[in-house]
Amino acid sequence: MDLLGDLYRTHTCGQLRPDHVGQEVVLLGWVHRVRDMGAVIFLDIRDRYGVTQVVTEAEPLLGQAKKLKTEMVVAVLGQVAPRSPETVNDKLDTGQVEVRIGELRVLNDARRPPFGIADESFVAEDTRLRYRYLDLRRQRMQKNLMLRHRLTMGIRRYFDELGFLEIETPILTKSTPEGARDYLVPSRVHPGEFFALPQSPQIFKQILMIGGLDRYFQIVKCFRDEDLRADRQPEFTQVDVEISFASQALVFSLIEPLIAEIFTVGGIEITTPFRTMTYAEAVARYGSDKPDLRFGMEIQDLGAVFADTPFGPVREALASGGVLRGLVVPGGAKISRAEVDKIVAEAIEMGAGGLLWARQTDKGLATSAKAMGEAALTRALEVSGAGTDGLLVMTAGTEAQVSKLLGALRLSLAKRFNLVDPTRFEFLWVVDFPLLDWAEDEQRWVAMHHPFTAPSDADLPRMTEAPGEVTAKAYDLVLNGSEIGGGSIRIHDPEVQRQLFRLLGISDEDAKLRFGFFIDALEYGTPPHGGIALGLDRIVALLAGEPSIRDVIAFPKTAAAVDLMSDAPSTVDARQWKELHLKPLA
RNA sequence: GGGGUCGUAGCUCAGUCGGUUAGAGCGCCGGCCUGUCACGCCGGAGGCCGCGGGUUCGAGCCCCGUCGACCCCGCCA
Repeated sequence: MDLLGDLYRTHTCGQLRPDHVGQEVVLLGWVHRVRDMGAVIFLDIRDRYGVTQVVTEAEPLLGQAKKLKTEMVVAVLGQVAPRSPETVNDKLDTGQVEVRIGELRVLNDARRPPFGIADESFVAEDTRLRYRYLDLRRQRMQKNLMLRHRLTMGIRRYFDELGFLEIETPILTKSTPEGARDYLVPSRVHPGEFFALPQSPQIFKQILMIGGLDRYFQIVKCFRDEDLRADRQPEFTQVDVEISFASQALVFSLIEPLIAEIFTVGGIEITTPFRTMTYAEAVARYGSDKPDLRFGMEIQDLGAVFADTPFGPVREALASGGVLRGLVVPGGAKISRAEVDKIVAEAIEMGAGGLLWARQTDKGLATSAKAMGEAALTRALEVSGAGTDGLLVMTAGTEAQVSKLLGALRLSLAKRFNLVDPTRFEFLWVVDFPLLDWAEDEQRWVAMHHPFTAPSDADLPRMTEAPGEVTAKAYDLVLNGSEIGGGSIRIHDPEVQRQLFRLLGISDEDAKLRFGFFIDALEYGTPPHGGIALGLDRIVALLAGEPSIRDVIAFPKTAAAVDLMSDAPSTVDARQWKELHLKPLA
């Protein structure tokens, strides 16, 4: 092994061009590939900037080069030479030149990697995560992390130019039992007391507004101890924003150009302003509060068509205040009967009582529900736009059940029949969320967004007598069926805040204990304010074309919330337990 | 907590109806090769078939349990 000494690279492995021909250069990097031809040997040297071919045919360099293995770390000193036209490699940025080795230093040996770095073929994710340091060398992860960097730089530049301040908020903070489960950190100094890691810097950013900081943003880690998904990690990054004297329209007008800029950096041109849809409309038409607008298949209410249907299950559902709704699978008139049965089976698996269907065939109307009457079904096919081409599927039940089911079915059918155009980026503001949601298990109201969200001005007077009907000044930013941001105009009137806590079943006394400092702060001249938080990981993943945010996070956790590389979480020794005044239950 | 998919060589996978010696490609090791660039050619090594139990004359294959990865539901103010 050789010493690096004072050697520094003169160029990166992605830098050399015909202009450099004749120069003496130093490249430092990893052995990417070795092509040993006997009396001549080619090495590809790699760093994060690219790959450069180096070559030698003279002893003793030839002998030294033959001992190199992939992923060893080397220094190559040599002269840049042109390649003859027939040996130019168009696939490499540096492919018009090569370096003729003058001196070769081996800076470090490398064990054989468990998977190839040079070949980008599929490797199981657990293997990638266990050897993340090797996975990070691969082009896919390097590309994703470089994109992520460019986006965060763009975000900081954007906010800076508009006078926003990036201000850090505490990671060790106070547990506020509303919302997601907290990650807790026991206090050594205060036996039996705990810090919580922030689910978001919500209260702090509002206090920054009270503190007169006016325009705040932060690219910040948030922590939620809930189960994971492809787009959910226990620690994730938000672009957190708060603005004083803000209306919803103002927030939108500041965020839309930001999103446009982010996407430009990501290589996608988008148009603003974005569409807007109320929560109620989104749920009715798409069965979701984050509809994917890259395809149609809207949910349609067909209750009127079957108002006096003799078919029992539907008649009963309608009579008891329920609905009959359906959607049309385009081209579904031509799919096989077996395929139709699969759709029905899938709907039932999703929890539908049943799925009715109808379509026109060469032999006339075909349906799973003859009892609903040929005339009515034919009309339903017309009204729904199924015509002779589509397959109409329908289900009855309570509005909530039916929306949810058809929303899920819509997504799965679109996927199954390849109706989603992956090149489209369909943004949508979902607005007018309900302020509150009835938690059946707890038998109380819970905040749909969070307990600091302002009710709409019009509904404010009805907050106590009809809490379930009050809409909030809350909004989500949706892209292609994914929630990439959410925010609200906040309550700035301490009396309204107290009123809301009461509605949530939090007594004045309790509120004082949990949020007392915050309510106090509200009393001292709080400017009206509002903001938003964007899911950075999700945005990067969408732009990178990655199905999971794990692929845009350097060190993510598995679905079981474990870090396979470091093996966290882990046990700690008895002394640590004791210092923290903790004892195992078992 | 529930449902689903997967687990075979270092990696990615195949393995028929349960049948006797478990395969391929890549990688790895050895040899040859003066213009390769996914170099090529010749040869070779490499297996707790995730783990535990069961059924069977016989299990990679069937059954039960368990562990792990992934996807979904619940959960995620």
